[in-house]
Amino acid sequence: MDWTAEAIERLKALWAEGHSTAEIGRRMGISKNAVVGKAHRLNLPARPSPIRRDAAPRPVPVPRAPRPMPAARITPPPILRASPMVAPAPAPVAATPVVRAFPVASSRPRLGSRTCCWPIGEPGTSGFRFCGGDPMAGKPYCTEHAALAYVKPRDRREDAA
DNA sequence: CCCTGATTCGC
DNA sequence: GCGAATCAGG
Repeated sequence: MDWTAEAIERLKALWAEGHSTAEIGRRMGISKNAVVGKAHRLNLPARPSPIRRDAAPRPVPVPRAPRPMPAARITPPPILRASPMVAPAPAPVAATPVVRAFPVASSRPRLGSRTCCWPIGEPGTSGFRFCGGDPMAGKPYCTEHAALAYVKPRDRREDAA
């Protein structure tokens, strides 16, 4: 780029009009880098930069804010009414002896949505979801998860101490 | 992946 | 001095 006085004037004018560097570049047939480089060298008033290369260089920006966690943990995995204190493998949370079937009120599978409501992953984390598989007739869970959810009292008696 | 502007650095 | 490359945030 031949930075003639005219070219510089034009740059200043466009810059003053508030065009983006890329736009100025387009209008002048040069790259935005040329524009921003020249503008910088001319000490034209800097635009609000999207980035921050200095100021507040916080090495540990978030020293672990104790996160407030939604009042109640989600979804204690389900327990059959007739099986006192047998918690299914994943995420045993509430130890209430008798838990009504699915406390899963709040998320994706809406109440009528006929998909398996078995929770997968850690509640509150991005990966958290529900199984979503085909539920067994009359059950909120698919066959695999129903097997985990409903523990037969007989079986329990045998392997429970 | 698109945009933004700033800085770096070989030319 | 120049500007592509690179960075870094939205």
